Parts: sequence; structure tokens; C-alpha cells
Amino acid sequence: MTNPKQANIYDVARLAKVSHQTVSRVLNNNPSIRPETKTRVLKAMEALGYRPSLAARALASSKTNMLGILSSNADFTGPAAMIHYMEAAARAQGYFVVTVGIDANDEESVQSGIDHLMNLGIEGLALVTPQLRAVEIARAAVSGIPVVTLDSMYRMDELAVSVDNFAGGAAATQHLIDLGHQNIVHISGPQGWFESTTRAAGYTATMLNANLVPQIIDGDWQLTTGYRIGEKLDVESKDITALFIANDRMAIGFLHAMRERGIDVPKRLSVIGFDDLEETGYTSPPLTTLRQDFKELGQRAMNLLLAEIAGTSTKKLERLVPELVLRSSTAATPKL
Amino acid sequence: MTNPKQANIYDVARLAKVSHQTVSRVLNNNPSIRPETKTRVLKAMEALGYRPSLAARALASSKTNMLGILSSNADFTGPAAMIHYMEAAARAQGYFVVTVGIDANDEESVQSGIDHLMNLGIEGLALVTPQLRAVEIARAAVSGIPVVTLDSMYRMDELAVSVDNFAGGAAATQHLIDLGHQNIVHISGPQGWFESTTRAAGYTATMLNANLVPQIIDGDWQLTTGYRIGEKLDVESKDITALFIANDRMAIGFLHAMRERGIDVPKRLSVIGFDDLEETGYTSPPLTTLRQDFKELGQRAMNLLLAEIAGTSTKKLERLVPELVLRSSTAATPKL
DNA sequence: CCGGTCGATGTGAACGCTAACATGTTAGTT
DNA sequence: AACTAACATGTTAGCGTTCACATCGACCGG
Repeated sequence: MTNPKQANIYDVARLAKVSHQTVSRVLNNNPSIRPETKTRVLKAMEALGYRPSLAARALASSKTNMLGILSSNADFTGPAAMIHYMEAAARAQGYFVVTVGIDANDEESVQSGIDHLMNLGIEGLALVTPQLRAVEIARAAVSGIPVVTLDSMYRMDELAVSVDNFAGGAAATQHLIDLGHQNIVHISGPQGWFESTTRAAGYTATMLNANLVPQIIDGDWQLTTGYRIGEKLDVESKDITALFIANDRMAIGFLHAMRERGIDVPKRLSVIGFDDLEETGYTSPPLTTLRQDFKELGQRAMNLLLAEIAGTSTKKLERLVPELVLRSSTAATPKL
Repeated sequence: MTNPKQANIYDVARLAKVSHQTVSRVLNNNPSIRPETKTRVLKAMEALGYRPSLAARALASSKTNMLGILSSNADFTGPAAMIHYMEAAARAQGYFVVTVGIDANDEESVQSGIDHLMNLGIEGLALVTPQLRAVEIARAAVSGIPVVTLDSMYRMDELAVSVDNFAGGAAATQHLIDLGHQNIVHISGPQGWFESTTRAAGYTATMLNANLVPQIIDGDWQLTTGYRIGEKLDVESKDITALFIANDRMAIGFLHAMRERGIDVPKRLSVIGFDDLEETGYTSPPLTTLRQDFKELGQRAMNLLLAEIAGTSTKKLERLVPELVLRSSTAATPKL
């Protein structure tokens, strides 16, 4: 278990009776090397327990093999799954992923996070920060390396992968309209988030298109906020029959308030959420919602970034359409 | 925006009219350097937009400034929060954190994850893998650097931070006993997990201590499993009045089943969970549970690791006691 | 007023690799 | 049989730091 000094490329070369450069060639899969020589070198490496020094490699080739992920701390579930799959995709191609968590509302925090990563010499960056402002700051602070944004608006000149939140918002709204609802309220996410504004836009467009009046209540993704809005929402006098709530966490809180108030979901009131958290299959009633595929999202984002780094990039944008998951929180309007 | 070649230490030296070594000294806060010279160098760096090359540094000093986190993919919420705070703590001390996600049930996956990190030359490793087997493999595959385990069993010779799951299991059980329950069932986590066995042990010890008979049903952390167990649990003929469920996700599923079956929680049946997920405040009824402080856990683990690396380590073990959060899913036994 | 010590800075080499070019060897062409 | 192309390998330098040691001046005590 003692550590008799890590072997280097010269030690391997000596043992294999070749030059260090040949060892380097084996390391880098240089094609012009005799199979016989290659095995000899490989064996020497094995025998010495040789591990190439990434630092030396990075220094000599100015390729760090490092990627950065900037991740905002809010809402752990979605991003966490995405990052998990992004890391796997990157590692499959030999890259290391350094994740930096930031407070997206604090510009200073975004800046220092980016600085940290730039000091590392990352070759590419993924932004898992759905807050508009954070993405702006980050993009401005970075230069010379490709940046992919997850869950953002579409800009043709930048790499981005995102759920089509507009389509999702529209689908949710249309689902309620199809059930006969007219008085449909939307509880949105906080301002400054891509998802908020796009989902709300999908809702608004669909409502207007059906000659209905959009009504939006500002939310902030929080479970408690869904609950509080549920506590005091004047369902009766306004005769609201359905709600599209911008995320499942708020919807869970809202459903709880309805239960407490004895308002029957879905008989009296239909509720549809967004995200398809695991627990939404087990709320009472189980929540109808829109599913986002975080795994797919993460993998595609990483592949986009890797392709751009490798210079084999063909497309810049990917867009995933969320899928309607029908459960028991929506039903035909009670007014029929 | 063009990149006229990154400045190096010699460029800075030339501009500041000092030797490159003096620049290096400024970089490393060497005390024996005149304040005047220091500012001059600092100014030169500023002017050139100088960024030290981590690769060169690592090569020359054999200090990579990298830490690894091995994280199993199951259950994103707890680990994700922990990792977030661990990264922040590490970054505060200038370290970079590379997180590798693994499938803890696949030995191959654990091995290759560790390999990846060892190739990087990490100076320390944190294991966020509550599966016994994964921790064993990881510890065996790593040598020469400190390793901290989160949520593990206590071994005096290793760094570890953990929630005192035994105490938590005991507290949950005692709470139910104090309410007058005698026929208390425990739904456990999967075998092979630290948390599973220790929580169950806390339950068993407390039951026996009160001269009650422990009854354990094997679970697996999954929400659906809680639901399925709830569907078919013979509450009536066995006259079960209370359950201690090893995590909140299963408890949420279980509560849902009770609702469907018309079994009143807590009047007929008391239920207590473990974790204090955010949504447990909004289940019906709100769930009594034990809270784990993931932030604290993550920070302490990282500080332990950093102290060990720095050689200023004083303690090896930290243990946090989970806190009982009283809500509405437990009540006095109906048989009084 | 001279050797010794300390503080501030400089010099050369080393870290472990890749890049660029050089060399030698084999085989194909005429 | 000589000439070249292509392959396989070797040689030298450099990537941007830190490390170990050398130097230089100023200050101190006897």
C-alpha cells in the first residue's frame, strides 16, 4: 500500500523499451503504431500501474477535459436529475464535470461562480439556471467557449435545449377548454423565469384563441404559495371552474387547501399542474399534469455541447414537447 | 473580444519589472514580499487580465485542488441538497468539485466512477452513497487520499458524517408509544442501506425496551411501494394502530392508500415518516416526521474532509440528531 | 567597521506530458 | 538498383507553474 512514486511516461517507456513519445502515442491512440509495440507498452503501463497526469496533459495540449455546469439552487428535483444525466453523458466521452451551485438572484454569486469555472479552464459550459438575468450575466462573463442553456428562450445563435413551455401551457389550457371550462385561472411562476413567462404565454394565447379571458395570479413555484392562494381564492363568486397551475409543487399546496375548504376536485374544480413529480400520482386526487423528460433534456444538452466542442456540431437548438399525463384532478365542467 | 493569447507569469513579471518568481510569490501570498512590489504585480495582472493556469500549478506543485463526490442516483432530493452545500463549502476554500453519478447497485459502475475521479487526481473524496456495498467498493478502490462518508455506519477510523438514524428510529417509535400505541408496525427501507438498518434497529430496540413486539415489513423507499403496502395491509384483523414508515415518500404513498380505503389517519391509524420532505406539510393529513438537516450534513462533511486534507483535522466523526416534527398524522390510540 | 543574519528578490531546473520535426526502415516504382 | 513514399519510431523543445537554492543589500552587535 505504499506509494513508491507514481510512474510517469518515461518509466513506462523504459520498461517497454521504446521512447516516451511512443508511449504518448499509445495513450492517444495514434494509428501509426505497430500492434505489437502497442501491446508491449500497454503491458508496461499495467505493470507499473501507470496513470497519465491530467495536469501535464492539460498543460502540454491546452485541453483541460473539463466542463462546467452552473446550477441555480432553487428547486432541486428537476435540475438534479438533469445534471445527473449530463454528467453521465460527458463522462462517457472522457470529460470531467465541475458543477457550481449559485444563488441566481445574486449577481455577485453568478459572477463568482463563473469566475471559478473560467479559472479552471473549462472547455464548455452548461447553464442550468432558468432565471433570465442569471443567464444573461453568465453569457456575458464567458467568452471563447461554447455555452449551452437549458430551459431558456430560443435564440438562433446560441446552443439551447428546452422544453417547449409554450406548447405545454397551451396543451394544459386546451385540455381544460376541451372539458368545457371557460372560466380558467392560471397561477404562474415567478417573474424573471423562462418557464414562467412561456407557460403563461401558452395559456394566454390559447385562452384568447378560444375567445376566453385569461386571468393570471402571480405565484413563485413554492408549495406554500399554492396553498395560500388556495386558501383565499374566491372560487364561488367568481365562478372559477378550472385552474392551470404552473408547477406541481404549487398544485400540491393548492389541492391541500381545496381539501381543507371542502371544495371537490375535480367535481367542482379542475386542476392541472406541470412537471409530473413522482408524488403527483399520489396526491388526492392524483394530479393531471404535463411531464418533462429531464433525462432526455440533460443528455441532449450535453451532446449538443460536446458536438460543438468537437466541431462536429450540426444543430443548435433542441426542443422537447411536454406530454399530457391524465389523472383524476380534471373533469368536465360542473355547469354543463 | 479576440483572444491575443492568455498572459502568463512571465508577461506579468515583465510588465511589473520583477522576476517571474516574485509574481509566483504574490500569487501564493508569500509573506516576505514588499507591499509596494505586491501592488505593482497585482496591477500588472489586472492590466493583462492574467489568469493562473491551474494545470501548470497542479503539475508543478502536485496539488490539483480537485475534490470528488461519488453520488448514487437514487432519490434526488436529499443528496442533491447535500451536494449543493458541499460544493459551496469546498469552493469557499478554493477547491473544485467533480461530481460523478453512479448506479450503486452496479459494481462496475462504482468502480469506473472511482477510476474516473482517481485519474483526475482528486485530493479528497466524499461518498454520498448510502448503500453499504458501494461504500465498501469505493473505500477499497481508493488509497492515499482522505475519504468522507455521508450517512454511514460509524467506524472510528474513518471520516464520516451522519444522521443518527438509530436515535431517529427510536424517537419515532417512542413518540407512538407515548401516545399509547402498542401494535406498531415498521415499514423499512431496502436492505443494504445504512439508513434502513439503523432506523429499523432504533425501532426494534425501542419496541423491545417497552416490551412490545416489533413487526417489520420490507420496503424500498419508493412511493409506489408505500402505496401498495397500504392497499393490502390487514389493519383490521391484526388491530394495527400505528406505523413508523422509514421515509416520507413511502409514507405519502401509504397515506394515499388509507384515504382510498377510508381508513382515518390519525383517528384510526397513526403514521409517522422520516425525512421531512417539503410536501409532507401538505399531505392529507400533514405528516408527522423526523427532519434531517441536509445543509448542515453537507457542510460538516466537507469541512471534515478539508480539515483532513489540510492536516488540521481534529475529529473524525460527526453525528446529527434528527428532529421530531409534529403534524397531524399521529394521535392517541383509538383503543383507550 | 566587519562578519553574520535576515528580508527581498532572482536564477535555473523540474513537474509529465504533447507538438513539431528528424530519423531510420520497409516496400513500391521505374 | 536507385529513388521515393509511407510507416514506425526517436529527439528536442516547450507548455506555465513551483521548488530549491543563490544573490544582494541593509541592519545588527561587538
